[in-house]
Amino acid sequence: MCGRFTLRIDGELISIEWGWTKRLPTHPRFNIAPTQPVWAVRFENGEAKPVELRWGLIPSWAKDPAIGNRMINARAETLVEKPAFRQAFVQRRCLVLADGFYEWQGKGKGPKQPFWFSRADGGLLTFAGLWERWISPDGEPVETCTIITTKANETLRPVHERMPAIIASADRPVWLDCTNPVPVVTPMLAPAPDDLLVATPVSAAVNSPSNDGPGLIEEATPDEAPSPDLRLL
DNA sequence: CCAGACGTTGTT
DNA sequence: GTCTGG
DNA sequence: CCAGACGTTGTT
DNA sequence: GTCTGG
Repeated sequence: MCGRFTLRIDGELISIEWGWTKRLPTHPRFNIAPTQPVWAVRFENGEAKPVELRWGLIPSWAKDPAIGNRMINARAETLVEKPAFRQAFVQRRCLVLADGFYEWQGKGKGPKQPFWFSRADGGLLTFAGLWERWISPDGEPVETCTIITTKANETLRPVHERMPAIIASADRPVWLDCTNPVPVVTPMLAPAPDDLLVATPVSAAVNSPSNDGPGLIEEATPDEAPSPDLRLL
C-alpha cells in the first residue's frame, strides 16, 4: 500500500516540468502522513492545475469526516465496483505529487524495517489518485484525495505486496482528462516497470509522523543496513 | 418498500 | 449518491 | 502507514 | 482490541 511518502523536489523544478508559470510553493517534506495536505494535479477547464488536497478521501455522503482517516488508499482492482470510489474514478481523477514513498517490511517477530522507494534518477513521481469534495455541516467544502494501489512489482515484492499506481509521464494528461473513459485509463494502473524504483533502508524514526527531516532517508550505516529480505517471501 | 452500509491493510 | 439486504 | 488514546463525575 | 489522529 502507500501510507507515507516524500516530496523534497524544489517547487521551481516541479513547475518547470508541468509548464506552470508560478513556482509551486512547496517546502521539502520527508514524512507526509494521512490527513495532511498533499500537492496534487487535476484538470480544470482542460488544463493541469496544482491543488492542495487533504489526504484521506471523505465521500460526499459521509456524515462523519473521520471516515477519511482510513480511506487513504483505493484498490485499483475494485475501483469500478466500490460505491465510495466509482464515481470519482470516472469524474474526479488526479495525480498526487511525490518523489518517494515508504513501505514497511513485516518481520516474524521484532520491529518492522521501513524502506524508502524512489526513482533511480531522483525524478518526480505521480501517483494515480481520486479526489472528492465534502461539505461540512457548516457548509464549508473540504477537498480530499486517495492514492490508488496496485500489485507490487519485482522491486517492491520482497518488502510488500502492494504499491502505489504510478502514472508514466506520457500518460499524465490522459489520466487527468476525465473525458477519457475508464477503459482507456485502467491499463495505466499496472505495476510500475521493475527498473523505475530503487529501495533504500531507512531509520525507524520514520515511523512517527512527527519526525520530518533529511535524516530520515540518509543511508543506514553498513553494518545495520538490511536489504529487502527475500526469505520473508 | 425502507434501512443501512459504503474502505484498506495485515494478521489470524 | 448508490447499492445491498431484509 | 504508525502512534497513541481509549472514561465519568464532580470539584477547583 | 479497536478507533482516532497525523
